[in-house]
Amino acid sequence: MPKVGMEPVRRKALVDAAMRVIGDHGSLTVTMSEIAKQAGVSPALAHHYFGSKEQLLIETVRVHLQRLRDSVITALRAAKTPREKLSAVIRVSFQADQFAPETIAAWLAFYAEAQRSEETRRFLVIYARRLRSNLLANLKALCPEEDAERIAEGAAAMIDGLYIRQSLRSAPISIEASIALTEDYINLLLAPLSREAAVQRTET
Amino acid sequence: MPKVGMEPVRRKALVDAAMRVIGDHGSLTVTMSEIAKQAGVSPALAHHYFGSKEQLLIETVRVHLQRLRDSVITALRAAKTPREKLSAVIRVSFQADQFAPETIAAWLAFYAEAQRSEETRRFLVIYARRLRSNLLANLKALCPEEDAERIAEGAAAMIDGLYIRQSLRSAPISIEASIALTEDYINLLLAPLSREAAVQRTET
DNA sequence: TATTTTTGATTGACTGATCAATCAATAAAA
DNA sequence: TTTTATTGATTGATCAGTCAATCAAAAATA
Repeated sequence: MPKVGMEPVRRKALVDAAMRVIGDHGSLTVTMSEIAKQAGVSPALAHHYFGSKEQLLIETVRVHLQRLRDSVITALRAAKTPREKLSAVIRVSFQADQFAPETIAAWLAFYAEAQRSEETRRFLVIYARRLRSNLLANLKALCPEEDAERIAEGAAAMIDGLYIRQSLRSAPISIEASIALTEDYINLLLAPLSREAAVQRTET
Repeated sequence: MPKVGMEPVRRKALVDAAMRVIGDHGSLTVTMSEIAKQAGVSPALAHHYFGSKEQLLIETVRVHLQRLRDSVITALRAAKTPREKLSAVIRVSFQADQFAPETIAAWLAFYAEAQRSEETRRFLVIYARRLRSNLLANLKALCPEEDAERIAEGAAAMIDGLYIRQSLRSAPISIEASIALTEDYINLLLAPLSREAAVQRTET
């Protein structure tokens, strides 16, 4: 049924199919055939639009990272205060769709791929920086910059760690518990620093 | 040079070679040829001793997890108090050899593999449980059990998270900084819960 | 001790399967 | 007619896994 303007439709279908197949399979060692089948087209068409398997996979990372970014932006807009914005960033990280086993499996596979593909690595580095900087920007409004950096580093690590540990599916932690742990961390580290009481502390 | 008793020698050489090749390659999509070459034997011999590539990889995970376990046990023995034991567990997690880029890349690859191989997953689950329980046992001596569980969960996540983030090699964190972040986390959560911890609040 | 037999170690050459990538051909819009 | 979408068939490369053959040490035997 060749109709003009199929390209964007097919590209999206293939990228979505790739994510699903990778998530199910839990690995990037998926075939173009599987992806194409899942997208309801022939393997040859996948090559036609993406040129190579690698390009399709890179595009898949790119698109999904972009979507995650959009979620964060939306959530940040809805939050008013810096403290609310911090919570928003955390909440999005543990969003139901992000926390689904197949999604986690897929991201894990991409992390592994990043060791080999410079382009995949670049995208993931951007994600890691963004997470850290979203936390940092709002923490800076609540405590001295020096402390903000430490806390952002720790919180980002905790978020990624909870995520990774989830991938093993042993003693899975609920979304709420994951959010609570991260919030607790920030609250406790912030508590002694946020007040003006800290202000009178000059550098040691 | 056929001499009797080569089997254990070859097995060890192949397992070590596998870890090295996987670490360099940053992925489990390595060939038996590469591994065998690295070990200085023919691919056929690798098959002779391990039966299949999958078995060799599983054995590789097992052996390296065992080594990590031995390090932890040794470190725990050397530590006296529960608080010292906590520090020991953290220290071993970030040991230089564990924190080397190739080692991290290899573990990441195994995590991804665990999504597909039930046996690999089992080993990693054991590791995750052990980390958590080593932390938990010693935390229990320092605070109420309920809190101990929360803190153990958070600390384990932070350790794994720092580890994973290291794999992207963007803004790498030093071993000392990683240890400090984790120690800080535990100290701060412990502070309001234990008299002893409050006493030994010495540094920031 | 000298000779033969057995056994473990090792490999080169091969096979079968899998898969990414290509391409020529077809069908339907424009 | 030209362009775009689409596929079946095919190719070439890569690899895991197999196997029969070799070689040398060890054990058994004379």
